[in-house]
Parts: sequence; structure tokens; C-alpha cells
Amino acid sequence: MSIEPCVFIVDDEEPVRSALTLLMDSVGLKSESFPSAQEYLDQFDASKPGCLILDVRMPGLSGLDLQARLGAEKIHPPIIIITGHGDVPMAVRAVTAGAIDFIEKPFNNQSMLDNVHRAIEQDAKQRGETSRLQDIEKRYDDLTPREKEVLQCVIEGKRNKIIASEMNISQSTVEAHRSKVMEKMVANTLSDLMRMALLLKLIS
Amino acid sequence: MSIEPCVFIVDDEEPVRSALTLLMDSVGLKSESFPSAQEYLDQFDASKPGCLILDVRMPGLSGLDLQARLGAEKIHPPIIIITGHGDVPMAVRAVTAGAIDFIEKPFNNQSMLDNVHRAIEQDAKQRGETSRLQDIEKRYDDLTPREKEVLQCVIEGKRNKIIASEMNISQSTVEAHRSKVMEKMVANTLSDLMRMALLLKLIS
DNA sequence: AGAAAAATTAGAATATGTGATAATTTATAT
DNA sequence: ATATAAATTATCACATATTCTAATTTTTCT
Repeated sequence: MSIEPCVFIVDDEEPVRSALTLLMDSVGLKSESFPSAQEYLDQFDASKPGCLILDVRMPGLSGLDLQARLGAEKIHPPIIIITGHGDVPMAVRAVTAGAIDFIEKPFNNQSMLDNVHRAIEQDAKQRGETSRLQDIEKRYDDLTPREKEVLQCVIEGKRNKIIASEMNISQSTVEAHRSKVMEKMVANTLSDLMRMALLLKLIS
Repeated sequence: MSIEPCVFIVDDEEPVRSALTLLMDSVGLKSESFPSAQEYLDQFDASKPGCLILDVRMPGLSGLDLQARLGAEKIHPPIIIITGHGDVPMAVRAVTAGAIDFIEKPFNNQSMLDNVHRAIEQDAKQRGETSRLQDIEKRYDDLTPREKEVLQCVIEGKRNKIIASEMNISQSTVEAHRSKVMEKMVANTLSDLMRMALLLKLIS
């Protein structure tokens, strides 16, 4: 049972905020409005699922600044940019930086909703992947240095005998580490381990 | 030893073509010019490495049409779009469809060259990956149906005994198929096989 | 129909990996 | 300094996988 997704609206113009709020209400989507990027950041909580609608031109941080700020923190919620006076380079920059869409006001309600729905789906998908990955990362972090070394060799397809000679330890030790690795990573088979190693990007 | 990359310039205006040609010449980059998308398509050869510079507004197929056409054929050379009269939705569409950049004329020579160099690098990288993948696909295609079934089970981590019972065949048969698979795929170890299976997207 | 490829099975020798149990030696941190 | 964790080793029994050789049956294609 996951939390209901929310549309975070950041725009300094009150009429735009209330129009968007009403639009989201009309399809039963939860939303929250902020008159500035800073106020959004002040309450920011990475655990809240949903997407962002950002105005470009605002006092203080612009929407693009906010997008860049989040990106720098490796936070990538789906973002829809809206603007009164957009230009091409600005649009290219936003989309290249990962924005779902870059829309000029006045926008079409239906296409905005389409974007929002797509954004929310994307966020849900990302969150699922991220949380699975974090589980695996936690297990990996729990490995001792030696165990990590052995894991690396195992996923490279090296036999225990080879690993032993490369690490200058006995085969027994390798077996011990290896079995600890399987246990700690909660892998039943080698292919389970390989799949996790992939997610952890341990594989060339 | 790979073929020298080429910048394919598609623009109906002769002055633009010659300006770009000169620009490429000035940094020793090979280029070829075409006055229309159709003429580019007529000589198109997927084996030629490089990138594309496409004008949006042209008689016949537009640059965006050509981009879409190539995309529909799963051909994804790096594309730089240039335009005299671009608008925001057009730029968003191009970049969303994978264009490296969308630039309004008159463009800055240096930033064009930066884009081209980035594009050529990206193409080289893609080609490397694609050719490795194609090698592996060829091997996979060479597997018999039964061998493919066994491969699928193996990468799911199933033991020979289990595979045998699921396929209603003897363990010996599974072993025979399995060893053929390793041979045909040119895999020395299970992890080699897993890595290939990943590229082939045989893994969930 | 006849040849070729694919699928099937078996047996035996060998190599590898797994699991359980136990014990010793380093490190490391409180 | 002394628990605690990490790293090390060994051994035995058992399960699995690999390699080789050889043969039979079934499909498939010409």
C-alpha cells in the first residue's frame, strides 16, 4: 500500500496555481501549490511520490534552476515545465536535462493532464526500481572487503581455484567467503547474484 | 581499423550547406551534403559512421520527418536539428525524439562543432555496442528451439534436474543441450552466458 | 524416399560447488 | 584489554556440472 501521488505546483502567479489545482482536483489528483521554488524546497520530502509542474519565470530560483538543483542532488522527479515566454534554447535545455515536457502558457488542459499522468506513472516506476536497488545496496554494503573481492571475482566467472590463487588464500577460504556472500545477498543461485551485480553496476 | 566518420548535412539552402561544409573542412571532418531528405535517404548506408545535421524546413520531407522515419526503422544516428524559424513545441518534439540539439540559425560555429564532436563520439560508442550485440544475436539465432528453452531455464538459475523435469526430458538431454548452448554462444562460464543474456534482454 | 539436422538418452570419469562443523589468527573497536 | 568481527584454514560428505563417447529416434527439408 503506497502513498497517494501528489502534483507539486510551483508558480508565482496565483491564478495559474489555482487553475492547476482545480484541474488536478477535477480528475481526483492530489496537489500542493507553492509560490516559489524556495518554499517548495523547504518542505521537500523525497519520500513523497508524484511529479512537479514548474514555472520558468519566478522571483528567486527559476523553474530551470530548481530542476538543476534537484538534478545535482541526483533527485529526478518527473518535471513538467510551463512558461509564459519560452524560447527555443530554454526548451532544449529543459528537455535535455530530463524534463518530461516544456509547455507554453496558455496550455491545453487535456495535454497537461496527459503529461501529468505520464509523469506520475514514470515516478511510480522509478520509485519501484530505486527501492529494489536500495535493498540490494544495503546488502552489498554489509559485505566485508574480502567478501566484496570474492564477489567481484565470482561474477567475472572465475573458478574458486583461480580466485584462491589470485588472492593468495586457500580454496577453503574462498568457499567460506563465497557462501557468506550468497547468504548475505540472499541469492539462491549464481544467476540471482549476477542479476544483483548488474543492478549494482559491478559488471563491465 | 574503422571507417572515418562523416557529417551528413541535409539542407535545401545551398549557402547553408557550403557554410557547414567549410566549417567541417576547417577542423578536418569529412562531410557530405544533400539538398533534400530524399536524396539523403537514396544514398543512405547504415554502415557509414557519423552524424546528421538536418534542416527543419525543406521541400518534401522535413528534417523532423526524416528523424521520425529513421527512428521508425530503429536507426538512431545522432541528429542535430537546425532551423530558421523554430518554435518551442518543435524543439521539444525533436529533442524528445532523441535529437542531440535543436539550434536556430544563425548558429554559433563553435557550439555547432562541439555538438558535432559529441555526436560523432556518441555514434562511435553506439556502433561499438551495436556490433557486439549483433554478434551475440547471430549466435543466439543459431540455437535450436530446444536449446533456447534450456538457455532460458539456465539463466533463470534452474538446476539441470529441475529443467529436465519441467521439460519432461532426461537430465542427460538437458546436459547435452546445455553444453551445445555454451559452445554455440562461445561462453566459457555461466557468467559469460548471463552477460550475453542480459544484452539479449532474456532476463526479467 | 533419403539425407541432414535436431532431439533424445546413457554411462563413466572428472571437476566443481555446497553445506556443515570446527578451529586459529588477525583486526578493530569500545 | 578484551570482546567482537573478520579472515583464515581444513575436512568430509554430497550434490552438481562438465566432458567424452556412442547410439537411437524424430523432424525437416530436398
